[in-house]
Amino acid sequence: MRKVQMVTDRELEILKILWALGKASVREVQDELNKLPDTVDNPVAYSTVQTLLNIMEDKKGLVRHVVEGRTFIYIPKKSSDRTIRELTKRFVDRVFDGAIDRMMVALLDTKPPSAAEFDRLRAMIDEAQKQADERADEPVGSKLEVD
Amino acid sequence: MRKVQMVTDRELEILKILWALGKASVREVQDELNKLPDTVDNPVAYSTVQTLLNIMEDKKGLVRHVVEGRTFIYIPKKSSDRTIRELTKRFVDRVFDGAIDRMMVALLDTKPPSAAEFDRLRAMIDEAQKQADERADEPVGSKLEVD
DNA sequence: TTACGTCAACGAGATCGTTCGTTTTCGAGG
DNA sequence: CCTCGAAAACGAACGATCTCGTTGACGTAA
Repeated sequence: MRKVQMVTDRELEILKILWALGKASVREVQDELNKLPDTVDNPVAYSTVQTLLNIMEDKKGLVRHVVEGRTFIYIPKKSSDRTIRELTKRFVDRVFDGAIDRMMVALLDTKPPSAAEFDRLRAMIDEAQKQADERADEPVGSKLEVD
Repeated sequence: MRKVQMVTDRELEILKILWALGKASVREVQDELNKLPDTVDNPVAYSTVQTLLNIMEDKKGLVRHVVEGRTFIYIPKKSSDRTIRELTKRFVDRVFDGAIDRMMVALLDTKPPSAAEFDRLRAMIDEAQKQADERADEPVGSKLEVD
């Protein structure tokens, strides 16, 4: 069987809306979707959104729903951070065979940052390293379980 | 009509082989493909590779072919660097709405780098900035064509 | 009670990605 | 010339993605 995409393009758009709103009905998702620049000329039908949300719930477990009155309210099951981290990992594996540094190079190549952005980048790296160090310090007696 | 993927998963695998070999026949691509860890249990048929290469040439312009004797030799039309840069841009746009710094954060989150890797990262950034500066210095009379 | 509007439920179709089997072509060796 | 083997050409299938139209249920207002 073919490889099933964890999150497809349309599904990601819907997830972004759910992350922004916290939760939403089919109608609300449809409205938000049709505000997007790509869809203003090409509105998406109600039943389309409905079908997508069904699939995202039943087949992929990306969302769940609660019933509120007579309408379904959909809620994302995974956080934006976690989902995006997983998507990023898949991409790095697929394109760069997991080599994060090569991905960095491509990223810096994509749009050369300004001087200020370079500084912010360095700050980000310092911060990431500081956190990595903290994580590496404490485990004196808890080193037994390595995840 | 549905959005057509610039480079699909299988096509990317094939492109990687062509980049590594420079050029290759259908048979060679098939052989290399079936050496991959994911395909050893699941070999790909000759005609499958043939169809893919056809599409990659006719519909997508990713490769071209020359005839050598009676066999087609396929050659990638775009460099690995350029293609990967385009793929990366698409991904950043799709997932991060173009925000490269957020992509960086996700990347650093994906697999916390070691101290040595942090250093290499900083060196990379320095290098990228130096090149950016050089590009910004010289353009006294050559600023007319920006490509 | 009847009509109306909204919602979930179905069924279905178009295109794409991926996969092959089969047929045709064609050059080399007997 | 005939056969054999390898390569290209062709047609076809299946699941996945994305898209709707239609139908039936249900609550509300007239």
